[in-house]
Formats: sequence, structure tokens, C-alpha cells
Amino acid sequence: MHVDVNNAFLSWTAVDKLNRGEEVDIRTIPAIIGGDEASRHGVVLAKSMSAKQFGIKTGEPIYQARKKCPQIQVFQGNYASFQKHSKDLYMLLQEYTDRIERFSIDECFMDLTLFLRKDEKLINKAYEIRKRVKEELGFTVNIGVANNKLLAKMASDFEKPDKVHTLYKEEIESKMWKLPASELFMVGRKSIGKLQNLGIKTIGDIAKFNKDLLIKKFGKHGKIMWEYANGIDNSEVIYEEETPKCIGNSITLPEDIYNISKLNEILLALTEQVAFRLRKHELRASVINVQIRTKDFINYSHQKKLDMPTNITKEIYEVAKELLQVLHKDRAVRLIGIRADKLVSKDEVQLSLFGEKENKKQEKIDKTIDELKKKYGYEIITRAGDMKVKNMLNIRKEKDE
DNA sequence: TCTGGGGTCCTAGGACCC
DNA sequence: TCTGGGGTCCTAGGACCC
Repeated sequence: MHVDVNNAFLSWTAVDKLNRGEEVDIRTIPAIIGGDEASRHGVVLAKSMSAKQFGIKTGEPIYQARKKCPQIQVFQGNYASFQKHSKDLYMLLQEYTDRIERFSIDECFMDLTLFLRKDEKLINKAYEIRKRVKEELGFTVNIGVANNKLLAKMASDFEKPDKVHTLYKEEIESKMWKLPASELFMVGRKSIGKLQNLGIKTIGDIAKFNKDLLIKKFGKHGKIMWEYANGIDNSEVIYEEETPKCIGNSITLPEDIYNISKLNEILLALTEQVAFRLRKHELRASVINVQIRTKDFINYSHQKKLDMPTNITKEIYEVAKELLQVLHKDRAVRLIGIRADKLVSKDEVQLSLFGEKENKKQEKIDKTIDELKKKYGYEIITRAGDMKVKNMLNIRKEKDE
């Protein structure tokens, strides 16, 4: 089964508002959840069903949404609350099986292989879950029932909201092949253009297209698209928590910044958060990557492999600073980000005898800070530089207020 | 007031080795 | 006697997902 929360961020915000005693259910009006436009975070994160009827799409600028629907109501989301709703759903699903993969904050795969030869019962479970989520948690889900993850996911994407759909092998042709190719998982904007040039319009067209030719045109991705279109997917439900493969932190700045020392200060604040998360997972980075986006929306990145994996804030920052130095070239920076890559666990790290003393000192500093953060919240302790950064990022806000 | 942030995976080219 | 072939590692960029 694939369980998908309908309009997750919007529904969860609606539930919060109703719980606070507000009258209007924002699911019933043209409404969206969006970022703060003043600080250039103005994209649509979620939309209500009626907002969708105006042609508003997730990810597009809010100002564009307003053009499509001038009376649209825009609300800010609360991420902590989203995490809580997500956990509530997960806990409810846990009552049915512990083989659950949390695919994202609002999607889960459930492995119910135990029910495989009892289709009738399995679908009844789906109806039961749908009903319970609605009654106990106050929001609705779509549930897809199938024999693999891909088909379950495709099924949950059929008619919304609050629906259960099946997509068994014999239903692929009638239910999935008629859909536009863009509806297929892993077929994005770029692929659609190329597929159109090949005369491909529907998922069925992909399925019936020559597999080898598709691989020739798209490489590995061609194989994936062809297999998915034919309902082939042998991937497992990954129900054990996996350690992350990379950890990143980036921000779109309220205004373009040219000044490298200002950028360095922001980079330090971003680095601190990344290093903190690395230490929380007991991981170390082997590769550090710094990215910038210029005002004309061009992305540049540089990375460096480290001689020795690390999670020490200062060490990561020194590398990041060098990378930024090379990248910068007096460009107008709109976004800046840092990412730790090729993560390794503690026992995979070869200990070097050199620099051990200096490391011990830095590790002690980091550990002390981490403990304070864990106890009193991430914001409780910040470097002097961070204070300046926060003030800088708030300049516009304060002026507006 | 135009375009977020956090991820995973893949590809292509170059350096370098035998 | 002008420049093979196979492999690994590193880096930059990009597609795609929610």
C-alpha cells in the first residue's frame, strides 16, 4: 500500500486552525501554503482543491498563483506541526505493520505481503485505514493498493481526495496506460520534451515503445521509464531507518550579496547546522560541496574530497570557505548552500595520529555546544557571527514591520 | 514581490595508474 | 615507429522526487 496525505501542508494547516477554534476550514476555499515573499521565498508549497481548479501548481511563484486567482488566500506553514502530523500518521499505520517506509513527510509505503493472497481483506484494511485517519487525525489520505511500490504509488495518485484505488497487473492497461506520460513516476519536465519528440504522449506509448531505443536515448533513465510504464518494479519496502547519504543546508538570501565576508558569515551559520546534524547521526563527511545561485539563476558548485572525514565545524568551515572563494568571482549571489557528501560512520574512519590534539580540542567545543542545543533548542547558542547573519537575514522583515 | 529547500542518483570528462 | 586499452577516482552539473 502507498498512503499519501491529500494536500498535506494545506490540510495539516487547516487542522491546526480548526483546533485553535478558527471558523474557516481553508480546505474549502481557494487557499495555498506559501513561503515569505518579502524574503524571496515566495513559492506555492501546497494548494487546496479549489485553488487547483484555478490552475495553480505546487512550486510556482505565489505572484503567479495570484494572477490565476486574485482572491487566493496565502498562509505560512509551520514545519514543526507538519512533523507532528506526519508522526501521528506513522504511529497509526504502525498498528497494521512495522514494515513501513517513510518515503517523505506525507507518504508511506506499507509492506503487507502477509495479505498477498487475501486481496479482499487487504483492500478492506485500506478502507479501514482511510476511515480511521480521517476520524482520528482529521485529515484525508489516498491509498494505493498493488503488488509493488511503483503501482501502489501510481494508484494513490488517481482520483483525489479520500480515495482507495487498486492497480493490479491486469488493470495496468485500463487504468494507467491512458494517462499522460508526465503522470508516470520519474518522468519530469526535461524527459517530457524528449518523449514528445519521439511521438510519445501517454504512459501506454512509453510501455509499447522499443525498450532498447529508449535506453539508447535516455540511458539508465530510459530503462527505468520503460519498466515503470509496464508496471515492473522489484524494489523493497525499506522499513528500517537508513542513515542519510548527504546532509545539506542552503538559503535563498533576502537580497543579492556581492560581499564575500558577508557570504562567509552566512556560510558559517549553514556549516554549523550541517556539522551539528552530522554529529547527531554520528557521521563524518568525506566530501564538502558548496553551491551558489547567482541573481540570473545560474547554479555553480565546487566540491573537495577530504584527506580525513570529519564532522568538526571548524574543519568543514575552513574547506567550505576555500570552495566559496573559488566560486565567488564577485558574482551577485542569490542562494548559498553547503552540503556534506560521502558520509561515513565513526568506525569507518581511519584515525590519523597527526592533528589528534587539535581535533580533541575542537571536538570538545562542538560537543559542549551540541549538548546545550539539544537541551535548550538549536537557537540557544550561536557564534557572534551568526548573530550578525540573523540580523542581516531579518533586515527586510524588520523594515516591513 | 519572480522562480524554496532537502534529498538521491546518474553522467561525462579529465587525471592518473598499469 | 606519434599518441592502446582498461580501470579507478575525482569533479561539475543536472534530472528527478516531495
